[in-house]
Amino acid sequence: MSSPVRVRFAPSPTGYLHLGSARAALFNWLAARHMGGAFLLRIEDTDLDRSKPELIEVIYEGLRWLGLDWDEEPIHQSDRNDAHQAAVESLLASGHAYWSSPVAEADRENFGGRAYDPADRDRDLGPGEGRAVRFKVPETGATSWVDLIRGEISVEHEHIEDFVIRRADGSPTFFIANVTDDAFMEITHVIRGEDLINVTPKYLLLREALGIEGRPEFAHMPLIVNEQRKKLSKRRDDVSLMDYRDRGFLPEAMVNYLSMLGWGPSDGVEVRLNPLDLTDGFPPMFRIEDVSSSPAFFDVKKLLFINGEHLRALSPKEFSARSMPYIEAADWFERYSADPGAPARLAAILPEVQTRVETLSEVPGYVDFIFMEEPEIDEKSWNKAMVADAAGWLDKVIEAAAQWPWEAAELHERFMALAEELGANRRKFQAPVRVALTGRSVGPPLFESMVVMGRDEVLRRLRSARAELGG
RNA sequence: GCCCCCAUCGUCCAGCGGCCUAGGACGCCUGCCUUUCACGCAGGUAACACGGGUUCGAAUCCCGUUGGGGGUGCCA
Repeated sequence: MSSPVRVRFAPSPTGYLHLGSARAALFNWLAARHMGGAFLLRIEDTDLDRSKPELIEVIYEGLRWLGLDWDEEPIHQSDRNDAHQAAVESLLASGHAYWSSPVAEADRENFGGRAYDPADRDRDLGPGEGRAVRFKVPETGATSWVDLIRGEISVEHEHIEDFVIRRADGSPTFFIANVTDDAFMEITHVIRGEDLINVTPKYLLLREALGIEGRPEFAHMPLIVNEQRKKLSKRRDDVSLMDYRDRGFLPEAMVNYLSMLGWGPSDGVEVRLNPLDLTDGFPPMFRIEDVSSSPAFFDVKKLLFINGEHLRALSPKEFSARSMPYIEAADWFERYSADPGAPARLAAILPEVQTRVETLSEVPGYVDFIFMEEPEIDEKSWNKAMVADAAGWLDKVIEAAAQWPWEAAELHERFMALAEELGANRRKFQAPVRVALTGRSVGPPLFESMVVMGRDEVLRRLRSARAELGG
């Protein structure tokens, strides 16, 4: 018989949710849901300075944004101090740990470069100024385990130092807290980053010394790396999950993409509108054993593609709703909100921008000309569009447009007929009008834009541009 | 230095001894569509790091080399 599957995500509150942590959370969640187990949270807030409630809230916010729901009440490691201390005491009592005096930097060479004196093992020092408790690592033998992702991994004990389990200030270290809490939470699968592979032997040694029955399964996920193939770093890379939200990425696209770093759906269908769906999403096929063992490059280009796919799949209403926060952040939003007709105009043009953006933050830039008093003229576009014939063309368009029925298909037809009549190239003919109205050479379809702006405004801008050309 | 991990197109994922003249996706390039830009559609480009084994047969197994990464804290 096997015990019910229980996995955990154990972040420490650092003030933001790291992309790598987010992926660790996601893979734990997927594994739990795939196996029908529980996905638990443990906040590793032993570092007192960082255990502020608002910093912990940041973690919950990130998980909620992604849609990763957790089971049971999260455990706060800071509440578990008594248990950690008891574990240290028990190791001390059983002879598995000992008090160790610090070795000054200058003296380390006398102890094989170590920051401690192995002879302390037999000194039976007891508590004292500056003394920490270290675990007595066996001198011979090796510890090994069969990693779900990597197969057998083995480390000789002679290569493991006597690590600290209780600092001189009395606080327990990560090692002892981690082992004690995993046992307490009855964790069956430890799924974490590859950077923690080398602490696993210590974990196992501690667990055994504490007399905890059995051991969990381990799965060490490959790291997410940058272009230089290095672990994502706070300094050089965009590692804050929520920054991606601010940059206009959808959470479902984020989840979709993150799932494919180190893993791929067995049916080959990469774009999943509901990646977390228990029946249509990734959970049914997510086997932790299938996760790749080599590092994966975080490729924003592919993320953009995935995000674009998700954006285009949204209903117009949904796309509009999701765009609003970005519209509200635009510097012309004041003008927008002062205009009662603005929402309707935005709604009319939004479907045209939906196929043109890859992130929501690009939306305002596509529709700004409609809501600004004057379009922001891009000089390059202007120079390219305002060819020799431009002034004459604009005169004709201004004259004709005053009579045209104000509907996109009609405008299209009349406009092209006019181009034909003047013997102008279709592409070149629309350019001056586009630049006059929008300020740029690229943007939403011209005629739809004209309808949204209204005839008066269109004529006003055309005349203004025409005047600018002089002659 | 020492320990551990990794190694298929530029990138992500397939491949788990014969189905591989290596497949899909992103990117890039070309064409079609077209009022711009996109979307869409149709093509193209591009990889088993190297050397030894094992085997009738290896991208797939083993060993080594090289290269990359992670860890070496009284951080987690």
